[in-house]
Amino acid sequence: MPELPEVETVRSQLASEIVNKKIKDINIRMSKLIRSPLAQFKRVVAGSAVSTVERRAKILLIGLDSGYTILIHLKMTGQLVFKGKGRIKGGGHPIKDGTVGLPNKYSHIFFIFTDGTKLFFNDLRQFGYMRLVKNENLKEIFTNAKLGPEPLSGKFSYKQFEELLNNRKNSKIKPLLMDQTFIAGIGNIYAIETCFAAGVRPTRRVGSLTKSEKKKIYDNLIRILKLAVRKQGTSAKNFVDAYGEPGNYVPLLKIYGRRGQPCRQCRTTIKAIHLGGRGTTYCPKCQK
DNA sequence: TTCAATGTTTAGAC
DNA sequence: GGTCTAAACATTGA
Repeated sequence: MPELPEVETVRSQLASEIVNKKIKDINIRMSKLIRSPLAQFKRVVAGSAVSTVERRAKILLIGLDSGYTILIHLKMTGQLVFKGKGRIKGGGHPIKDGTVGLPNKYSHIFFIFTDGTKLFFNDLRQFGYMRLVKNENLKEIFTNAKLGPEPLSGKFSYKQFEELLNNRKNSKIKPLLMDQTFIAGIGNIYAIETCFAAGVRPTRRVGSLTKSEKKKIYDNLIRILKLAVRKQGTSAKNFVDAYGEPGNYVPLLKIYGRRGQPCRQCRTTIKAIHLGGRGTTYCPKCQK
């Protein structure tokens, strides 16, 4: 899926397009992706207007003027694509030709606004979901999810990071970075890139990290996430975003997906391992 | 052709 | 509860 920078990109693009638009109708072609009572979902959503578009972790929050919020998770392959009058905007996961001919075979749900514009929810692997929550219950939902701090909130200090690390000394650093209850929003790509930038092997136990290494992990994590947001996210493989262009962070990837290729820093062949069930690449020379 | 891979999360095992 | 595995699913590349 889109990780934090990709979801944040979708959020800001959508915010500029759909806030204050009224939803005339909603077309649900695959109801299993709606994780709320279907009748209620349709009844509340149709006729509501969008008041906010926000994000928590990798979850998009579309606030409605009816006192409800739609939670949307894109998981591995979800997309949200806005189709305005003549222009397409939005984003999410790369699907070849995903923006050609909407709705397409992956457009499982879509919203139709009163001005005739549309918002498509496409998902090749069908892992994503939408859920309708009363605003007064939102807090409880997030409390139960035990989501960690937002790394780009501005309140997430090195001191806090170090304290969190001290509670998980036995964890391997890379799977820990991806643990949403530890820090919210980091996925496979940015965890891998952060470890490389910090010069730390993904398999290192937190307890073995020096203070200098912890600081490098923190600094690079924040730096990379901010840069990726500015570049409107990463799209591996043959991604086309909703504008039909590849994600701008792709050329900046240093190690993700480069198994067997020479390290950009030292030319050593990049290794690949399985860690926590996820493909993980690292440079055996640059990362200690 | 077959197998392993893919940006995520969760339930269930120990 | 920390930590690990497998599963939800469709497609692609080796």
